[in-house]
Amino acid sequence: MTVTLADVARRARVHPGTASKALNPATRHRVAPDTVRRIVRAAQALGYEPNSLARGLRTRRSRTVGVLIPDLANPLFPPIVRGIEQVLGAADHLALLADTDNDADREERLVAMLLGRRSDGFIVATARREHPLLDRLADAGTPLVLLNRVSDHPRHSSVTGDDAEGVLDAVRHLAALGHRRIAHLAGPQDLSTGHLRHRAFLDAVDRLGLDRGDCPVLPGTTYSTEAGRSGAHAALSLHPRPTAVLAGNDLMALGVLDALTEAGLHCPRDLSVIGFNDMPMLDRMATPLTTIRTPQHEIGAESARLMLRILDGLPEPLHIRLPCRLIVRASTAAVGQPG
Amino acid sequence: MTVTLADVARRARVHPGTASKALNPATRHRVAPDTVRRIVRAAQALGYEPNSLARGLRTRRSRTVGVLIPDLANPLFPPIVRGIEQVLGAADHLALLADTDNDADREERLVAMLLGRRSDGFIVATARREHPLLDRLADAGTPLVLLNRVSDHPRHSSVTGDDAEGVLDAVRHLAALGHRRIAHLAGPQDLSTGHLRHRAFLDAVDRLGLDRGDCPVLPGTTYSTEAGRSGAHAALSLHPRPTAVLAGNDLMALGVLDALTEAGLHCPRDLSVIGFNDMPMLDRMATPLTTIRTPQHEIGAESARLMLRILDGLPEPLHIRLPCRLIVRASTAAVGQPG
DNA sequence: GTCCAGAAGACAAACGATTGCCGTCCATGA
DNA sequence: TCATGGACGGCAATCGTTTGTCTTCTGGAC
Repeated sequence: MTVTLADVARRARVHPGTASKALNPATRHRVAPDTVRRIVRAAQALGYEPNSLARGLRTRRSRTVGVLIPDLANPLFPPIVRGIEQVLGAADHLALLADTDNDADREERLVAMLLGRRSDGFIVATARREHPLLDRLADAGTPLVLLNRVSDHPRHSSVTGDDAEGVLDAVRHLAALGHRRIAHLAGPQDLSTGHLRHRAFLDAVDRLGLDRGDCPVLPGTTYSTEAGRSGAHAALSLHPRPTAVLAGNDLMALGVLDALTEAGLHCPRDLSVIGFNDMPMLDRMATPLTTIRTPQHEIGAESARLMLRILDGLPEPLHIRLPCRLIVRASTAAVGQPG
Repeated sequence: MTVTLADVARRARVHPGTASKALNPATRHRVAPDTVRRIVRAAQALGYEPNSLARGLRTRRSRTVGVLIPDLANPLFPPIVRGIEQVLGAADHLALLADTDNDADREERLVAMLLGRRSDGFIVATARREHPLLDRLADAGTPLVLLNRVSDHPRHSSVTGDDAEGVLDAVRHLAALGHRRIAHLAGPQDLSTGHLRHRAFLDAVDRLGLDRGDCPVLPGTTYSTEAGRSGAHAALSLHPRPTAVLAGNDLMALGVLDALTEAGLHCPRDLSVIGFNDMPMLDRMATPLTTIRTPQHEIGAESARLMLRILDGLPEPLHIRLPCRLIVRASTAAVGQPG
């Protein structure tokens, strides 16, 4: 039914080993040009497609990269995944997507599964700051690229946005609008982004000459609208009440907007809100959200490029940081002014 | 480095073949219970994980299903993909995602790649009504499940929403609001959904006693906001102007809203708009969209279940249709009334 | 005591590619 | 004329499983 290398070899009247060499650009020079032509023609005529299972078994390379993401339904990830797939695909590699659903057990099982399938490496968007599984993988010599996250141990390569720069831009924007009481609804502190943005926020407050006492940080436990909503309720009951909120990410910012509606308040009149990531469709929301745009597609693409280079033996670790940009929309306004 | 079946066998003092039989529930009965225990313990102690490349090579089954989607960044698909992954994962299968980007050449290449990786079957969300590639796959005996689409040749199994029912509900809703001049911005007619919803629209017009002459159908070439926008401009220049539009899908409906804004008109005051699919975040839009909800997660899950059954030898083809539901939001209102 | 059935496990042949090694042949130079 | 060397392509081992067949051994029936 399916055509194998032996079929091609038979048709071209050569030994299968020779056919293999002729079809592989790296070894092609070992075969006479005429013979190569004959073999290539035979392969085309038969519609030969190499069996990657057999190939992978022999070469111990599957040309396959596992991609661990916490939740594909989070609009942040599709553009990233597309970036990964494009780069990987161009290099004739395949991305194996694994949605961990933010569940460590599920992640364990998926990784075992992907390892069984002999993935060459992993691009990991689920990294926590401490992450035993990743350490084990790294110990076993599995190539790893952290995406959007960095590890507390700099041994793992990573590709991220320049969160600190983004946060500084955002706080500067708010300060320029006259805001002095700015709250930060921090993301989970066991994630590097949550931690980093938190620190960057404090840093920005200092650098811009704001008063830390006026700029409270409210910790959230997840990157979700729900966490944003409850965090916002907490922020709204503070005295004095903040006039602006920097959310840990866009979903949390959307939750803040929900909380405002519930409290009968208005954004940006009563509270300016800034998100993080600029996930798709944000510009079409009831209140188009001001946010810090991270180059999602590019982060994905760059992480795939890095993975390919690592698979080719590039010395590690490498840390790539891509610039962010503040996108101003309708959810921020000058203090005390109608939006 | 990696532990193989031979390692396990050595530790348990049996032949590798015996170890294989003991580890496989289906052949376990050929090995004495004590020996099984010994082998299982050895496998656990060593952390044995079977090499699926070798296994697949031998068994000609990769426990892997290719999933062809047109565009992962379209918010419609992530929930579907999650549904697929969940069901497949529970059966210890893996989904290989391939984003065709609506490009037939790219699709060809990806399918060749997936076939090379010996995918056991394909779940296809990119099907056009005429689709030579699919016919070729089917001819070659590759298990196929069409998702969200049906083929004009009923030979291919499929899982879809009950579009006709949804369209009827939508038109009935508009008619109940007093609309008599309802336009349909049809999706691409070479896609079954576009075709089917178009026919269902005409059907609904007839059944609800509306006048076909008052209910024009404007064809769109793609399922995009851009197509919706230009289609809406065309609709708005009609005399008499329609009071309601049923869009081919949600993205087109969003395009209609854009066109309204551009024309200085208001939804729903000047035009009621209905989408299709209820993709995520629609409820948070500037104008929360009335739409027909298709059970996306369930469609994905069901297509995966169907695929697994087909791989187990279920006779084909089977066509599964899942119910839709109209979700009324703020983009529809009674004729001539403010929203 | 002999025979036989059946259980248990060993054995080996695949699956389809890759790759280092080896033989053959021809051309070249001395 | 003969030795040398390079080009070409055949050969066979190998990757890690699975699985049909074969051998061995045990116990029970006669």
